Amino acid sequence: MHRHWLFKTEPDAFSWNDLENSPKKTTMWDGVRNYQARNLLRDHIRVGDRVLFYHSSVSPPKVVGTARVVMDGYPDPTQFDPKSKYFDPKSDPDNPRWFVVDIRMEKPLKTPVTLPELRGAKTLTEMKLLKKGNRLSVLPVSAKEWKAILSMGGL
DNA sequence: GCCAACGTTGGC
DNA sequence: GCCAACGTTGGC
Repeated sequence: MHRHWLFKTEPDAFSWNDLENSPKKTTMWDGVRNYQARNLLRDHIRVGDRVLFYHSSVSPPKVVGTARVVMDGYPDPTQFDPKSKYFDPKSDPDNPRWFVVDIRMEKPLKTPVTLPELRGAKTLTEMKLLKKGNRLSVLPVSAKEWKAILSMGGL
């Protein structure tokens, strides 16, 4: 039984179009530096799980497509790279602090689903993304929410 | 650009 | 272990 997640990204940093242009339309989801999100990447997100790709910090924020997890969690190499903006000198290679998964583009929504639309959907009132104060960049999505959002997006 | 709502750090 | 100060996220 595969599960569902939502990954946020600022399109200025990495967009749906960037994913499309990546080799094999696949990318390493690097740079997550939050422990709750790390725990999900390391311990809970598995190959075959499905991902809603969400553009944040744009107007309006929106879900633009779906992706598939194609590699289980493994240590984020950028934490050990002094030239990377994600370098973490306190991370021990024998006990890495930060993890990534790989995702591959699946399908764009026929029409992106905006944050106001999500807020307006009666079936989505419990969605974690919509909870006040939520700042996680990796969030669980229920099967019901997944279906509803794809339907709103014309899939 | 503002600022609420976080999460993290470090002194004690 | 507490919590003030600070930094970040992300909607608006």
